[in-house]
Amino acid sequence: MKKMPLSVIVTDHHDADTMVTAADYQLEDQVGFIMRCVNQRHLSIFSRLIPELTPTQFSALAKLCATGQASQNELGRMIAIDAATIKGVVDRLKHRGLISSESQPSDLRRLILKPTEEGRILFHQISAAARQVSEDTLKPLSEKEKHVFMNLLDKLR
Amino acid sequence: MKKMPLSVIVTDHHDADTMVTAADYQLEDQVGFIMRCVNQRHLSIFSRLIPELTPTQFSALAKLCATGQASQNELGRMIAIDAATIKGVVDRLKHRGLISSESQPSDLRRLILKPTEEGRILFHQISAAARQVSEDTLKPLSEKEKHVFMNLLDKLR
DNA sequence: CACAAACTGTTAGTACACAAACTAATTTGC
DNA sequence: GCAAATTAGTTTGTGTACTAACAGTTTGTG
Repeated sequence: MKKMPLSVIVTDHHDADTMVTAADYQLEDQVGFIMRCVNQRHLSIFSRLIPELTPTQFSALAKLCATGQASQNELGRMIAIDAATIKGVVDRLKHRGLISSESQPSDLRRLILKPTEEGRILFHQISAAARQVSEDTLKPLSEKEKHVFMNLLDKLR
Repeated sequence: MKKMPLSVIVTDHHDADTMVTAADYQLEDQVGFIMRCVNQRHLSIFSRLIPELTPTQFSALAKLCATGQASQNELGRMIAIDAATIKGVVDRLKHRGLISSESQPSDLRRLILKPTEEGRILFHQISAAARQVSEDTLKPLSEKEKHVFMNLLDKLR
């Protein structure tokens, strides 16, 4: 496995000194790839501790419980979810009776969303587990490392 | 907005000293939420610099170029992609003529995948841009911070 | 050797996630 | 005052991503 990969034959770099072949591209060292793996682990922790909702559904419900109400697109904007995507999320939460929607008389385009009593109760039952999800995800790090990591991660937002 | 949220009325914690209400749950401080946002930014950078392929497709092609060949499930395992998911990815790459597949006579269950010449050429054309994607994603960090971040991120895998 | 266990690939079902195109309602700019 | 631009929500299409269930193939063990 140490020999030059076949792929080198089709490289278009001809200056031997500056030549960079695809062999130098190590997939498992790339941010995007590792982030995908870390996210996989996070999702697995989430669904184990909170089987009732997906992370996206929980985000929507949590934000709606925090703000009291919001229009559909507004909610999507607050939790960084596309207008086309938030529709499905809202539909599923509505279908399960966790949120309600009614059109706003002063602006007929808008759907005002509110958590139902059932939605608020579920959110409160789950919120402790949600904190645990974050804690478990960061478990491999020391307290100091967690702080550093969250700080750097936030800069990449 | 400073008053106690309505949601407090349904909390099930009764000890005032240790009482933790849902108000303490700040969605935007959670690892999972920030990671989703960082990933959004990363995907946007990726699709701008590499419109030809999705990150997943590129991962598959890159790994196949690096190893020369692999069975379908094997490839999925190498890049942390589910057997059900890798099928679609492989189908799309095959449909575009970037990889080929043939069944392995010694084990009729297996499909041996190989990059086509076209696939190898595309990978080489793209690999520089792929390095740039990682660089751009980490741009908000200093060289030292990048190193620290990648190190911590790797621990969370 | 027989047969259970394990593995490979496939399918169906659910749920994001985003682009693009569209309708309807509202706001703006002249 | 009214056309143009903007906004809210919807629909369609593509592409992950995972679970569960399934059929064929291979293998390990009794």
